[in-house]
Amino acid sequence: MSYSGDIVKKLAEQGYRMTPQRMMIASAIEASDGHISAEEIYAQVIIKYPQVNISTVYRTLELLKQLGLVTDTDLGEGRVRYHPVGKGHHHHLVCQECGGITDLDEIVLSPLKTILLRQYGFSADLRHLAIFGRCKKCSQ
Amino acid sequence: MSYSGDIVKKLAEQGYRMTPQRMMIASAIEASDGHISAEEIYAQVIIKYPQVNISTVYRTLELLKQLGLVTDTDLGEGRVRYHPVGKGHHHHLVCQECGGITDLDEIVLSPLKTILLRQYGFSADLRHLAIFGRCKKCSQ
DNA sequence: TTCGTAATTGCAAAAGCTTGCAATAACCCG
DNA sequence: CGGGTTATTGCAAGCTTTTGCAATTACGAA
Repeated sequence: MSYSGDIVKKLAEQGYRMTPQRMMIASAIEASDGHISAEEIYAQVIIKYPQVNISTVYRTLELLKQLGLVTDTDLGEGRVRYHPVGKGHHHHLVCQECGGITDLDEIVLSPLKTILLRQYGFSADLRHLAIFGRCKKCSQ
Repeated sequence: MSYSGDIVKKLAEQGYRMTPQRMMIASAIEASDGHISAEEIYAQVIIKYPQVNISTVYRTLELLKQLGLVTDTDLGEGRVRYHPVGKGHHHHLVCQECGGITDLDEIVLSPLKTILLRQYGFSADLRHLAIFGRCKKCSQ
């Protein structure tokens, strides 16, 4: 995987300080399946670096989000999940009846993105959306 | 406004018990400008009914949401805002740079709704969305 | 290598929201 | 109108996330 280490590299490029906490948080995100929670990152980092604090995890995630290196999505579980941008974009259809999640290709939302840009001059961040509703099975 | 009292009426129709708490919470929502937070509802109700509890407010909002009587939207303020469905649907473009909010007509999202239904059989709840991004002014 | 500055962290408290459980009260029935 | 059933509420604790502040530490300059 060529994206591994990308987050650390880009942080350094932008002049941010490379602390062990940041490096371990970044690699936890990059090593994940792409939908990792703050608590899961924390649990993983604390094994090798016990003095890390959960608020550092949240602050690092906020930073990475603002730099466009990760996206965050609330899938309705009561906690937010994070995804490294380097692993590609997609969306989720979340069924409020059965809780089932269907993945959705990025393409489906590009017409909307275009309309918002043309009609409102608004550059929408549509990189990792959760759309709630009712799935096929539960609609019957 | 003919919608006033609609929430209470529909709750009664569906066989839910009409407690003073529910009635006051419902009328606070209906009397609002359409974007009221749980804490604001609570503050309003407690004036006339001091023994009400904030968790009752949240539970009532959850109920109204499930019955399709209110929609909830996270405008990125760190708290959720509620909107009575009877007051009409719309969406919001939220600028992450300046915090500015532009309203968006419901129509703009109906092509997406149609595609999701046709292509995935997914009945999306697109009644009160917040779309984040960068507004015209902040994009320059 | 040492030092100074400013970014970053840890800690503790707080904000927003949810939940289990026992007490309360709305509503149906006689 | 009175009584029983069960939905609803209040309370307190807990979960996720944010924030202020003082202590720490990364990094450039000397």
